[in-house]
Order: sequence, then C-alpha cells, then structure tokens
Amino acid sequence: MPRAATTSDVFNAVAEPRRREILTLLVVKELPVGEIVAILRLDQPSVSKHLRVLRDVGLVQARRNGRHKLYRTNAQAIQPLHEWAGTFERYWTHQLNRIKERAEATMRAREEDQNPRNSPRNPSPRIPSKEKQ
Amino acid sequence: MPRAATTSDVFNAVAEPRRREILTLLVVKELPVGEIVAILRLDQPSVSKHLRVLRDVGLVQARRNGRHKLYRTNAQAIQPLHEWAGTFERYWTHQLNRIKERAEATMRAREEDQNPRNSPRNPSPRIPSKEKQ
DNA sequence: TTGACATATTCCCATATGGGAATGTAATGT
DNA sequence: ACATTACATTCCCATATGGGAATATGTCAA
Repeated sequence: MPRAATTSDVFNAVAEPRRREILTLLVVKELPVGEIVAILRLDQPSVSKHLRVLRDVGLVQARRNGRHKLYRTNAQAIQPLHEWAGTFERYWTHQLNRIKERAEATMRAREEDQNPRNSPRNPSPRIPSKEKQ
Repeated sequence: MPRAATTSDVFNAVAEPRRREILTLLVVKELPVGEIVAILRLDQPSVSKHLRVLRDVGLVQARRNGRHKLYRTNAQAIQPLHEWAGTFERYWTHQLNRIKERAEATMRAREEDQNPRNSPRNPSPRIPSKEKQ
C-alpha cells in the first residue's frame, strides 16, 4: 500500500508546506483564490487543488461572493493536531529540565574549578566515544 | 514534482498513522524494535523503516544495548509542530466563543417564546437555503 | 447570446510512498 | 568459525502525489 491519501486527515493535509502557508494566510482574513495566487506566487490550478484538499478535511471553508469564492481557515480543525502534539509536552519539558540541570551542574563545577574550596576532583576523562549508531 | 519526501520534516513524518503510534509508544519508555513489532502487530521491516524515517527527522533516538537497539521518542522534536498549531489557537477560541454566544442568544429567544413578556415577534421564515457550495 | 473574468477539474508524468519478501549486517554464545 | 538472534536494507510494485498545460464550469455584464 502506498502512502495514505492527503485527503484522509488533517495530519496529511498540513504535511504540505504550501498548504500550511495557505492556512496561515486565510486565518487572518478570508480571501479569493486570485489573491492567494498573487500573494503566494503559485499557479491558480495549484492553489485550487490545495484548497480542495483543505476543504475536504475541513481545514478551510468557502463562500461565494459574486464571481469570487472567498476562503478562510477553519481554525478549529487544527485543534486535534495541537492536542496530539500537546500530549508530548510534559515529556519535552522534562527533557529540557534535565538538560538545564546538567548545564547548571556544569556551571557550578566550573566555579569550583576557579575558586576551589576543599575537595579537589579528578578531571573528566574525555574519552572520545567510538560507538557506531 | 511529487509530494515532499516524508524524511524532509517533522510534519511529513507524523503524517503517517503508524509513525504516530510508534512515537506515542516510545515516549513513555524506550523499547527495542522487536517489542514495537509485537505491540503494534507490524512486520519487522516495516517498523525498521518507520524508525528510520523518524530518526532522520530527529523524532526518535536510538542506542545499542547488546543485540538490541533501544529507541525512544525525542519529544522536543514535536514542539515545533505544537507551536505551529498553537498559532491558530486564538482563532479557534474566538470561533468557539461566537458559536457559544449564538447558542446563548438562541436559548434566551426560546425562553422568550415560552414566557412572552411584551413584544411579540414574527416567526422565523425557515426558508430552505438552496445555495450551492 | 456573447464575452470576460474567476475558479475548478482533467490529463499527463516524474517521483516518493509503504507493504511484502528476500537478503544483508551486527552482536552474542558455543 | 558457526549458528542464532535482532535489526536494517534492498528490490519490486501498486498507488497517491503535485506541478504544468489544457480545458471545463460558473458568474456577471453588455
């Protein structure tokens, strides 16, 4: 089986950079296709096709206005993506804390090096690791 | 040009559902490939290939442990995705507020219907809309 | 109706894909 | 060295893709 269709869900739809640009554009203000074409410097059929994908997954909505068709981002459709990514938040903050703590420990050690108080430590061995990935 | 390569960035990498499952699994606890295969009921080569993609974009990290290779999610790599989606948060809350306000207005109108005080209104016309998308 | 403007769809094609099967490679035990 | 275990990679293939060009559809105006 090939890759999942981009029309299948929000995750696939936003995997395409141009579609992300379109969403960013249309969340501020609804725009006709022609404006999007002009602003993003894309071909009109290309924009229409991207908009089609975005509509199919509910990421944009459209309304007619005379000859124009005005599109705008349906921000709510992005929420599931935000929530999925948010699931990992506690883990990355945890990881960042560990890094911070280690950095602070290093700083303390360095100060000790410059102003040694009592217990001298042996220097870190600095053995280059030869592990293969 | 075809679709962007899945190895190109985090957005493309997480577009694949199986890879999201793998990430969810490996964020809790590092696991060898065989465990992932057993838990997710996928073929081993399939898992290895997904892990390869995830490694290439920095979403997982690996370390050897004897014959096993232990993988774990690098949660930080998901942060950009979270932030991108978060950009739209103010818009979707705004939209939700509008919906809520309209719902409350409807409720108030309905109460008026049941306990009419002074000004009787004409019933809503209920004309079915025939607009094409 | 005809014409012009705006947008959508279709067709073609080069390319990336994910699954399955087969094979390659790495680490350990004997 | 050899067998075994644990992964990784390669090959093949059906399918989805996005871009470009051409064409179709839709809407309004004269």
